[in-house]
Amino acid sequence: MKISKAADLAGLSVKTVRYYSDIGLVKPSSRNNSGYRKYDQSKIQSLIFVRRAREFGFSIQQCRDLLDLYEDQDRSSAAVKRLANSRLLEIKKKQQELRLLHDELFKLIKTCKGDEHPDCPIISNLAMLP
Amino acid sequence: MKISKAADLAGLSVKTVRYYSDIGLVKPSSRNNSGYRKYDQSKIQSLIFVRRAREFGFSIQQCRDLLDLYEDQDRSSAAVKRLANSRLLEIKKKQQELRLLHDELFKLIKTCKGDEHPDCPIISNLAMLP
DNA sequence: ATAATCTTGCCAGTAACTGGAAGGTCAAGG
DNA sequence: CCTTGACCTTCCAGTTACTGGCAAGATTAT
Repeated sequence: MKISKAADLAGLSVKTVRYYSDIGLVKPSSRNNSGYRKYDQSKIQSLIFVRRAREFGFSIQQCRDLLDLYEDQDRSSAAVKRLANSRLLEIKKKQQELRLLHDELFKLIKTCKGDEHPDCPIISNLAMLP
Repeated sequence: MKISKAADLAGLSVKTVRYYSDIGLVKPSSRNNSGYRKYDQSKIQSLIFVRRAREFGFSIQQCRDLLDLYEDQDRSSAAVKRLANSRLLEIKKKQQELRLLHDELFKLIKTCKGDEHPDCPIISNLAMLP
């Protein structure tokens, strides 16, 4: 299967699949005589796996680690769970940050009249004026 | 005031202040004979303003727009509020994404035994197996 | 005078792609 | 048989907002 079919089936762009090939994340199963990348069913599966992991926000490196576990029939589910938990922690941390940002910004916006006058608590706050 | 003092007062790194100078976000008020950047009090204020805006997650372009309003004595608070609201929307959108990710990942993790066996609902889900 | 500390500009690297250019390959139609 | 168009290849550049490193020049301290 050539790259565009593989990309289609995996739900990725050709560019992305080629990129994954370049960085050695998911290499094509072979190349034909003229250098075209060929993907077999198992490589399509790997591409799908990576796409899903990326959708969960796993970094490329984390995807590498997950992929290793995916391909390792002797993995322990504990190892997978560890990775997933560390991603969950990242998410929670980001959520906490966003909560703080949201609340502070929301408060500021509430107190801003939003009219034609220049006085603006948002500006004052950003400028750290009294 | 030279760059390292300015950076200190603004709570930024020298590198960052120089970067802001390079991209024309906050230019030094002048240069001395040997080309050293000089920052006066109002430029320090601008740097602080940008730092705060960045802490709120405003992009550099948004900081540019905010800075324009900050420096415009004839601004309308409505214009500021518009920018702040668009940032608030971005935050909310991100929060929504993270909520979905969190919940889905959390569910997966809960169902994973996390033992020495290879069977793992996390892997199965990522691979989109039945 | 000299050593230590600044400062300058410039180039490269980060993450994870995306876009584009220049050129090779292949199936279908005239 | 040849050409057209769709596909494929590699390579380079750009994205965001910095950060690190280098060599050379300026300033400050001893």
